[in-house]
Amino acid sequence: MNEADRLHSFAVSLGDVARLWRGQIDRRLRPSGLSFMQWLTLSQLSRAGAGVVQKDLAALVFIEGPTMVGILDRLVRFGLVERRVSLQDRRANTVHLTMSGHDKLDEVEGELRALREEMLAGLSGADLESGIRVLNHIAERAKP
Amino acid sequence: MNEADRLHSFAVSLGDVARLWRGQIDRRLRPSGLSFMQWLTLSQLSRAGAGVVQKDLAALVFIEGPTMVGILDRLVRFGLVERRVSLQDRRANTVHLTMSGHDKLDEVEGELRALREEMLAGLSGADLESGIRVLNHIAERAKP
DNA sequence: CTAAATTATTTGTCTTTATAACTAATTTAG
DNA sequence: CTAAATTAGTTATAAAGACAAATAATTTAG
Repeated sequence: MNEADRLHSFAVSLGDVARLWRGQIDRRLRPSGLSFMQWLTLSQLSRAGAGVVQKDLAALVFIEGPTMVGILDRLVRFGLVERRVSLQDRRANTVHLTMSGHDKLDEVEGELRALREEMLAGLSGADLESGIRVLNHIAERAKP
Repeated sequence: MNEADRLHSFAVSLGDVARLWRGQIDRRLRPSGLSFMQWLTLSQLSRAGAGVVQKDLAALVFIEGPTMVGILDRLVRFGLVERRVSLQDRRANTVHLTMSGHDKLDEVEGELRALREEMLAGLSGADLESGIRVLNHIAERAKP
C-alpha cells in the first residue's frame, strides 16, 4: 500500500468512525432524552463555569453561532440551561446550567463512561497515546 | 491523569476531530458543489462497481436507508448518478455513476489528496499505523 | 461626538442524519 | 398455493449542522 492510499484509507476510516461513534453516543443517551451535541454543550458549559457567553460556548464545541442557537433553544425548552443578557454587553447572552441541567449531566455520566470503556477496551496504552497524539495533530490543523 | 480521564479526553477529542475534519472536507469540496457525504457516496459507488443496490450502498457509508434516499435524490438531481430498478428484485434500485459523476469524482480527487496531506503531514509512520489500528478497533465495536 | 466598522445573536434556507410509519414486492410456512 | 413475515424503498418529522442576511449593540475613526 503506497503513501497516498494509506492516507486515503486513514481519511475514510476517520470519517466512518466519526459517524459510528456519534451514533453510539446518541443511542446511549436516548433514554435520557439528550442528543450527543446537547450533552457536549452541557458538559462544556459545566466545565467552563457560569457566565460563559454563547459565542464562546459555540467555539468550545467547535460549531458555528447559528447552530448553537438551536441547541440552546432546545436545552432551554427542556429546562436544562438559562440564557441571561450579559451585564457587560447587552448584545451577548451568558448561559447557565440549571439545577436540572446539573442533575441530567450527573445522570448520564456513568452511561458514557461505560461506553468509552467498551469502545476502547483492549487498546494498548501506547496505541491510546498515539491516538491522542494523532487526534490533536489533526485538530490543530483543522481548526477553521 | 488517570485512566478514566484519559478515555474521556480521547473521546472528546475524537468527537471534535470528527466535526473539524468533516468541516474541512466540506469547505474544500464547496467549489465543486459536492458535500462530504455526496462525495463519499460517489466514491464508494465507484469502488463497489456498477449495480450496487441502494441498501448496500447505505451500509458501505454507514448510514441508514432513509438518509441515503435524500443523498441520492440530490445526486440524481445533479445528474451524477442514476437509479435503475433491479432486474432481480423489483423492490430494489441499483445505483450507477453517470459520465458526469465519474468526471466529478476525478475533478475533486486532487483537492482531497492535498487536504489529506496537509492534515496528516508531520505524523510519523508509526503514529499513522497506530491511528489506523485505533480507528479500526473502534469501528469494529461501534458498528450497530 | 457622530459615522462607520465590528460584533453577538437570531432567522431563513439547505443538507445530513435518525426513527417511525407506510407501500410494494418477495420469501417462507403451513 | 395462499397467508404471514420479511425486505427495499419512500415519506414524514425532528435534531444537527453550515452559510447568508438581518438586527441590535458596541467600538473605533475622524
